[in-house]
Amino acid sequence: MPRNAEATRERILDAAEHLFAKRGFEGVTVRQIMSRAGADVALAYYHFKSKRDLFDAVLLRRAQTLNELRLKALDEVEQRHREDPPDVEEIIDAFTRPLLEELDRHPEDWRDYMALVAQVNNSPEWGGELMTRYFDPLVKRFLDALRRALPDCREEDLFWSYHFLSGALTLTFAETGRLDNLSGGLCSSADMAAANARMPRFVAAGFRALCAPAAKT
Amino acid sequence: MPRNAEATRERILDAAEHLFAKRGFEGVTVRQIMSRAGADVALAYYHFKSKRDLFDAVLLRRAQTLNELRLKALDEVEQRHREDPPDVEEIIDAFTRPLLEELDRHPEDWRDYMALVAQVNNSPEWGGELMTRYFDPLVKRFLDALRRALPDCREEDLFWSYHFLSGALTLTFAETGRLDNLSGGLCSSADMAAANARMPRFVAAGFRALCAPAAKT
DNA sequence: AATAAAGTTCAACGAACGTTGAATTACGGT
DNA sequence: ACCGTAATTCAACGTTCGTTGAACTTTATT
Repeated sequence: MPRNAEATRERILDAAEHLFAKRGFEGVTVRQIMSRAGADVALAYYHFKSKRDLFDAVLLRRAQTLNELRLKALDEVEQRHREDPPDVEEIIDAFTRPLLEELDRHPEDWRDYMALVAQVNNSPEWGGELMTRYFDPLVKRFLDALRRALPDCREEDLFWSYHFLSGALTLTFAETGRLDNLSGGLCSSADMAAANARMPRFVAAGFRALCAPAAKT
Repeated sequence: MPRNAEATRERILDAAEHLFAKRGFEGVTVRQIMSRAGADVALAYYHFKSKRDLFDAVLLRRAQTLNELRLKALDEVEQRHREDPPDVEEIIDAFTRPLLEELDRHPEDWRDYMALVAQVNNSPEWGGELMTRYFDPLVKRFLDALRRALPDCREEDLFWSYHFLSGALTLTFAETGRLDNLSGGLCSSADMAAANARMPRFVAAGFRALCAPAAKT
């Protein structure tokens, strides 16, 4: 029944995204994915060549959308500051807010994907290669902007600051519930509005402390 | 040959630690672990009851050592400030330095374990439960100290600040090589001395910006 | 030297794994 | 109405998975 084709592909990607996010690449079987997608096992290999290629397709599908959102936010910040150097916190905000707001407004669409990114970013095996492939061009644009906002910054400090930002951001995506346990229910790992309200200020302060140590302001 | 017993247990734990850290719980087979340990497959089930129990044993083995190191560092900070409130950066330093210094000095002993913690912390499935089990008592001691250093801090801000710290720290443990790619070789994910020199200042600035917004100093 | 227990080896179980080739169904172009 | 092709189903392949029971070997105790 070639009726659906594209719809089937999407259903497979949705199911794979959900399961990969929860249990990782090796923790999920193709049969589980196709059972959740309501399709025959062989269809996974017809639409995607292999389990690994399906995994890559899941990662790729939403990456571009996210990068476009963040690039647009950065452009707006840079337009607002045509001549004067933009504020560090505004740049960080453009990096994190599109993700956290999208996640806050459409959790059912984005929660699984974000959690998957969190796992990939912290995987010794795949973190280096996959994050580089899908997000590095965008990250380099943000680093350029941050260099202008922090002109006296040493390069190593800038990269390490971004590294800390990346860790804080992706752990937020994981939504493990640990914050709920630790705070006795006062805070929730899934509360993206709360994260959004705090992350830029926290991270921007870190950048300033590390990247503008002696000179300036 | 019951000659070894305890030595065999350790060899199994070492092999499991290495493989779990690289490929996660489901990405590793018991046969691979025992092959690396140079022992029969059945021995895994004799010394540990199941694959899952072996995984827990790997996590547990080094957790207490780490927690003792960090608790000692915190005690020293608190002894140094008997009456006056201790500095935020000193407390953060006591939280991160023991780990990063141990990793810097004995990488072969700790690298795999730390990378495993990074993966667990970012696992939606296990992160909440396992990190709570192995590290929460220690974390609560540090939060108490931070409360004294930041008396006007709102509780939610304190918990979220710790969350950001946790993400930054564990991504550092993952050593994915992404920082190497991003910086064109200028920085290395494995350079724990570099991370150690920057993390406390970055994180302490974040805590201060988020937890002491209007009042004080 | 005999015995019990601890440690280790061997062989195998059923189940589930990723993947594939061939058959079957439904649709678009003519 | 027909046909080529895209989409889907079916059944199965060889392999490997986690796990186990029974046999064998070494050590500690007497």
